Amino acid sequence: MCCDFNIKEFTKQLQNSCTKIQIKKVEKNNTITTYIKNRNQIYILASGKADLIKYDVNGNKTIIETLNENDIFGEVFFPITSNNELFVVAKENCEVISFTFDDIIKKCNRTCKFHETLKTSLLNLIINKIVTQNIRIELLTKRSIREKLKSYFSSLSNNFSITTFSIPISYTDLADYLSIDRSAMMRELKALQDDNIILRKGNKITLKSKKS
Amino acid sequence: MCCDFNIKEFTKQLQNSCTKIQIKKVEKNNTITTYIKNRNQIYILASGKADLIKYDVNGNKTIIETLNENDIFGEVFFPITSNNELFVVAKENCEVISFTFDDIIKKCNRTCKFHETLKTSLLNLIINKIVTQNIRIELLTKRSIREKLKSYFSSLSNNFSITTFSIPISYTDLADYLSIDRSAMMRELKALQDDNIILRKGNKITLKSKKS
DNA sequence: TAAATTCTGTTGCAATTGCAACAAAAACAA
DNA sequence: TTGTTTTTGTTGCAATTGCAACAGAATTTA
Repeated sequence: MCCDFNIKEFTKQLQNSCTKIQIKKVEKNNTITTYIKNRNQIYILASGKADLIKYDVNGNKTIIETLNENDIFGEVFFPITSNNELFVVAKENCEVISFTFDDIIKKCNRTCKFHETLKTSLLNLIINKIVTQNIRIELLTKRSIREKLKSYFSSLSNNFSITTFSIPISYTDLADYLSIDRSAMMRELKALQDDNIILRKGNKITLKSKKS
Repeated sequence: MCCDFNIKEFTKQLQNSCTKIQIKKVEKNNTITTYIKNRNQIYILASGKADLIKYDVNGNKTIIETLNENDIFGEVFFPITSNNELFVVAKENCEVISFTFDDIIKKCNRTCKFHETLKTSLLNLIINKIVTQNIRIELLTKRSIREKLKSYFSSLSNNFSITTFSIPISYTDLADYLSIDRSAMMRELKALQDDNIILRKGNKITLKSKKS
């Protein structure tokens, strides 16, 4: 997928020249937004990292998505109900641009080039999101911790073309991402090493080649 | 999300008037397409039902997605590797329109209104896809069969506003969709009934109101 | 630099889940 | 209608997984 859209450059040029597209800076640990029904706001993370967090009726917290630069998020992507509240919280200082879905489909005025750029880029950004989601779904549908880990490692290794790599997130977060118990995951990591399938040093993993 | 795009009407008008957009009919049990790297083909199901199926290196089959009318699919949404092969198979007679991502971004010719319609509708269709995926991810991240079932029922009941409803797919397919063992699921369904949380008759479920 | 917090690593135990296997019911096809 | 295939329902058993609890390492904050 080719995408020559540079969100940082776009943001810099934009500043306040289009009233329909907002830019805001949010400091670490602050809330970027709360999802509100029918507002149809769309956000793009121009810089920083953030988490989309849910609290269910019992107050349990889940990280629904981890968001990085270029990631798109917002209410339009979620069925919002009264049973859950969705928040996006900055994990680092963030720069965020936002607009409503309806505004961006329409033209702002004849000279506003930002709308057109955004509309075309939006397709690319959204498609990337779907790809990311499909990878996650594939991992989640694996029936055992071992299979989940093997799939995850496989995707990190660009499907086995690289044999040694670092895990880009903490093991605590990885367990959340794969939706498994952390201690059970650590146990399985050791089992994978005992079975000579991987070699692990801290967050560095080496895949052992199989003789089939 | 409002979307006044009528895919059936669009398909009827289109016929063969735009060479960049193809229509084809596929009979039940036949393959609609095989995913091929770098082809970037996009498909929309105008009518019928289909499954996106994967065979892994060991020959195990998984249903990745179930596709219905208005659903969009194609290579752009998947990281295609040599480790797996993806097929879309018609479960009923289907009508499918297809085009490449690049073709649709560009204009075909000055009088071709289909490109513009499609480009705008595409955003809506894709956003709907993301919503569907997010629902699936939410279900899959639930840690127990009971929680998965409760979430699934909750989404079917429009978040508890309806208390009795039918399950639109077979229990066999539901187990696949939730990525759990079917017999374990049946066992848990009985447990939910024993605990007076649901009442089940065939594929009809009634949610019992909780006194909290 | 010290204190506090988060992350990693480990284990026993109990609960959940998957697997295998089978029979009955239902749906589909010839 | 009859035979075939798919789906539903059930159970015992074994394996996997989650939970709780803790200690040490690493990182962050004051």
